[in-house]
Amino acid sequence: MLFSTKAEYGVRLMVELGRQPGSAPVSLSAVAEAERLPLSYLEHLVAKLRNAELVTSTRGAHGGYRLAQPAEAITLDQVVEALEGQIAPMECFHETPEGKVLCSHESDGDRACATKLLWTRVQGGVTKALAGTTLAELVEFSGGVASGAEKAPVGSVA
Amino acid sequence: MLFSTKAEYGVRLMVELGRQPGSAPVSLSAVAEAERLPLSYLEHLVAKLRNAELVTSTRGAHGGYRLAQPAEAITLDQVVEALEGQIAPMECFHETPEGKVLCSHESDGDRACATKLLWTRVQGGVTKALAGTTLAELVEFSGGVASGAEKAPVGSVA
DNA sequence: CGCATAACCGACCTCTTCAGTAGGATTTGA
DNA sequence: TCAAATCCTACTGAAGAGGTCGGTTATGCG
Repeated sequence: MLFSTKAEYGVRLMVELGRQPGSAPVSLSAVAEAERLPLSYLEHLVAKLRNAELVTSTRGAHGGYRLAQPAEAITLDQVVEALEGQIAPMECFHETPEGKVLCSHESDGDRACATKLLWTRVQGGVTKALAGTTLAELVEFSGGVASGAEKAPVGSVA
Repeated sequence: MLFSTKAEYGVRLMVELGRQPGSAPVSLSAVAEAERLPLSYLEHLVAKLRNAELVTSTRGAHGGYRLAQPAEAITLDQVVEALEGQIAPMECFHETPEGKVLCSHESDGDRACATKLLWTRVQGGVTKALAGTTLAELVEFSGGVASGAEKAPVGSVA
């Protein structure tokens, strides 16, 4: 498996926030119920998203979470990276701020690191897929923004 | 990390086999020494490659491993899949023999699985990168086939 | 005020996988 | 017959996945 459920759950959480029509914050428990995910686990995930400044929170009663930016401006590489950590195909594979690729084995032998070419291509493929997808697309794909006027948003208590 | 060292080591092993000029089998200990990898761990990995019919083995003294096909005919998706198991971005993500994508959550709610679009794209990116790379390319990248007449192939005992 | 509702935080727990080791059995060429 | 090799199974220590639990702080509302 390339990614763990951290990415899965976290992305679903973001989509759920993106589905909200108004600007009212959504409580985590509402998201947990809508997506049938464990609340206390979501707390850990949303903390990562908050640290990455992808969501903002308001505490207290009627508090909750909101997207920090419009869904159109959020690309999924930001989201997945916040949840899973730096996305590299392999342990030895690091990217410097300038975009240069480093490989720990680089100087460990007489010739070039045989796998570098491969992992560079894989890295490119994944990054392109993630960076080329916006949260808005996923919201749309999952049924679009909730109209906000039908029965009630996700959080309607049973 | 997308892949573990199983893929890393296994690919290097394959490259090492691909670097051999003749058709003589290469012993694992020679590969282990050349790549500075633990022999007993390589044994596990090469077993997977053998099961996938990517390498053939000859037992006994002066035995070893050979590529089952020319390096040009081996694509890296075969190799990585043999080592890491089926390549899917997410646990819930399965591909049927006919190439149809299944998602375990598909019927778990009222609307389409929000993340399916994303993981499909990621899957595509990775598969394309892996299937579009041949072992021969990596061999070439890593310095090409050992001339077979210079000092001695990888296995020269110190 | 006081309470319910929320975000926040850290410790803990169980299970699986990773990465590697160990020990042996079997096959084969010299 | 010996050494070199593949082959096979079992084990282990460390780390991460996927949660759970208990408690603290902040806040709107009656």
